[in-house]
Amino acid sequence: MKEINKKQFNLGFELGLTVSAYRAAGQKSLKLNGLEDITKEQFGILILLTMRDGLYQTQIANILGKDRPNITRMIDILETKGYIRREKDSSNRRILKVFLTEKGHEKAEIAKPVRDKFSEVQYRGFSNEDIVTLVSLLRRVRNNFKEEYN
Amino acid sequence: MKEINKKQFNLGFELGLTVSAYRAAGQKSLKLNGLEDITKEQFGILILLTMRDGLYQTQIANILGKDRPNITRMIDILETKGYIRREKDSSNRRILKVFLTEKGHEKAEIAKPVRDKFSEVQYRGFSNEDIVTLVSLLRRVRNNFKEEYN
DNA sequence: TAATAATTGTTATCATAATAACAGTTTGAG
DNA sequence: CTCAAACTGTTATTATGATAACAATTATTA
Repeated sequence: MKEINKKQFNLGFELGLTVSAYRAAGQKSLKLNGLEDITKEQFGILILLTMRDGLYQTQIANILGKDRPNITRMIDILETKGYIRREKDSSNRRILKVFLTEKGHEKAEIAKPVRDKFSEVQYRGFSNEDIVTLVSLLRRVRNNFKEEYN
Repeated sequence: MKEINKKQFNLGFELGLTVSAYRAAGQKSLKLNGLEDITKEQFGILILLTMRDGLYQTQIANILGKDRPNITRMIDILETKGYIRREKDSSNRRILKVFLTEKGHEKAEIAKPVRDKFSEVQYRGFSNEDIVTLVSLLRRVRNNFKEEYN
């Protein structure tokens, strides 16, 4: 392959379509299982808490790769719906620890097999090498941006 | 490579970080060149129109991979700022054709080298094969979703 | 031809993404 | 110790992403 037409490999376009498809598929898989009262992103928080209950908000933000204002907002929604609760940390009054309620635990357990199915679908037909290649190429792109634009 | 830890290759997480980095780098590159009065997405419309002026809104939406309500909104902003104008199509009264104004042409021409530099940075260090591999892996993911979730 | 369906752009609504700014709290340098 | 810096969560604001619904128009089909 000597030459390629760069316009057919517009990364922004491809990333945009892929993220859209990813979100749409995630939301669809929730809907197929009667879980559409909260979003895919909100489920990310619930499922994280099943593994590490009591994280505080900044930790959740860092682990999920989101920023604090967004986490505040999503946790507001989850708290209003009764899936999580905030609890003050006695040793550091800035911190609010986040815990699943009983209802939240139940919800997350229902969601787990749906997420596992989804994870299986996305990489269907991929070898381990394909997966590693895809992720490492994405990381290289990020690294290029980081080096050029801070 | 026999086994990989799937958690280290969470595609949603990687895509999210990459899209964030992509947008941040795009916005930063605009800012470095004094072009921060409109966004990266809005520039996508201006630059598209330099190649195919007079497209109507649904065409723009399809070409850029966005939906019509978003295009309506972005074009509202661009029109308010004087970069584009809408013109009724005489042969089909549903259609609004979109044209660059003189100011819009000037803006897009200033933006083009910035975009070219940006395009170069994202794939820095990539062979043609790397680029084709990345894009085709993303397409395979989308195809998996399409086949499983419609 | 008349009724129905599809297309185009729009509005409304809700959620996410991102940034700036703020109060309260804790940390740390001098 | 004191005061400036950093951290934590929040609020506000702007833009994008996505869906549903609508009026006006055009295309289709019975």
